[in-house]
Amino acid sequence: MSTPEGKSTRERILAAAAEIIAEEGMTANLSVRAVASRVGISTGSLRHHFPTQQMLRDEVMHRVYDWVLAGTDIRNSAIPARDRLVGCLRQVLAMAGAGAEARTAMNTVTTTFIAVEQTEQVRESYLAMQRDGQRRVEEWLRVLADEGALAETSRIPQLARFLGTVLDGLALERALPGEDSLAQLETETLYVSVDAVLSS
Amino acid sequence: MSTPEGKSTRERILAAAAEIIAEEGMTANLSVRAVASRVGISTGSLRHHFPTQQMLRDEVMHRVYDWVLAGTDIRNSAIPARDRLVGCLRQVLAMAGAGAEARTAMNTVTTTFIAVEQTEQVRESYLAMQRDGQRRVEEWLRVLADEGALAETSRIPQLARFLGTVLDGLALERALPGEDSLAQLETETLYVSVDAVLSS
DNA sequence: ACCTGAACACCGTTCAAGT
DNA sequence: ACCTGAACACCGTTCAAGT
Repeated sequence: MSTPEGKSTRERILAAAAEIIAEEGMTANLSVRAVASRVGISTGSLRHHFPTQQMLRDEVMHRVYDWVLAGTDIRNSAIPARDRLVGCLRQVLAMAGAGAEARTAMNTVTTTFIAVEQTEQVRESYLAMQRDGQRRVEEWLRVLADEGALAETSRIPQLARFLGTVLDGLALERALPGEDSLAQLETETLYVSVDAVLSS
Repeated sequence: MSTPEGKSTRERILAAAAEIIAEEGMTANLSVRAVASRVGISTGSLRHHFPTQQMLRDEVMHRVYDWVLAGTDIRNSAIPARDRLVGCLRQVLAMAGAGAEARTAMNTVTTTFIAVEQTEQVRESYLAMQRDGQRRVEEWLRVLADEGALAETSRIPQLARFLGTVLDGLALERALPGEDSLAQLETETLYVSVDAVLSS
């Protein structure tokens, strides 16, 4: 894949896309021509490495998530399935921060995706992130399904979405003024959610 | 606004957009040319009534939500308990608005409670709202418990909080850029949540 | 005020042609 | 296999011109 001189074209494309995001923010315009011209290749060449623009955006967002999210131990069978899943969800939630940090994070979300003109590129950059998060939760559920801890594999997409919504709600509540025992209430809600998924 | 012969052009545009959605589903195209040609007007005329395509889409979605939403009574035993609870939760969710309205609402929440100094007064005024919502959900659960649709009455506070978190998540997701089939995904998540509560 | 339709500046994708 | 660049079929928006 890689040439002696350096990165493969594929990697240079991803690097250029990451550059654009770094410069213009998460809502950056990752159009074929913008990325291709930055790499110094043609649109056709970009299409050769990423058959659709969606595939490029998804791959970029996947790496951003990988970079932010540390490895989660969903496969550690020494721990009960429900505790493992709660632990993984908690790691996602950790990105929301706590206290003032949580408020800053939610403010960023608002100013980036909500309090702006809802252009196609704002929408697409958010959806790429959203899909990546969804896919990650789905992977966790599939691991647990393989173990037999989760029966209805056909409902995995819906269940993952449900868990994603719970995480969105908890992240918002971390930013809002809260009761003092927030951590405990969070834990209870996470277990109610996870039990709902595992017993479905 | 309306001509003697029938609907105003503005209404005919909205009707045409609704027609396209009815035919092609929530993922319908709703492009300027698609809507304009169905109405039988020019793109310029459409632009005159809806300065941006976003404004058209927001208005269409607002009407779709209004149409989907119906009043539900928690004590109406003609309807299954789970459907009644979902209906009530949906009414709460209706306050979050849809489209641009949902974004404005979430923006207000952010500027009022998150992006401000966390004084005792800010905290108290939010918690008053929060407790009110929580109490309302708890009352619904108590009604269902009296019917025998919910067994563990001692967990009602936790379960109500869980449902509140789901609603917070759904409200946030309404403000964030969303998939086209948001209404359906919302319904699925609400039923997963309600079933988790009623079978606990 | 309401409407027309051409024009503009984008977009993603396809494809014959090169190396 | 990798790359080029023109071409195609879209998109939303603007605007001089009509009624």
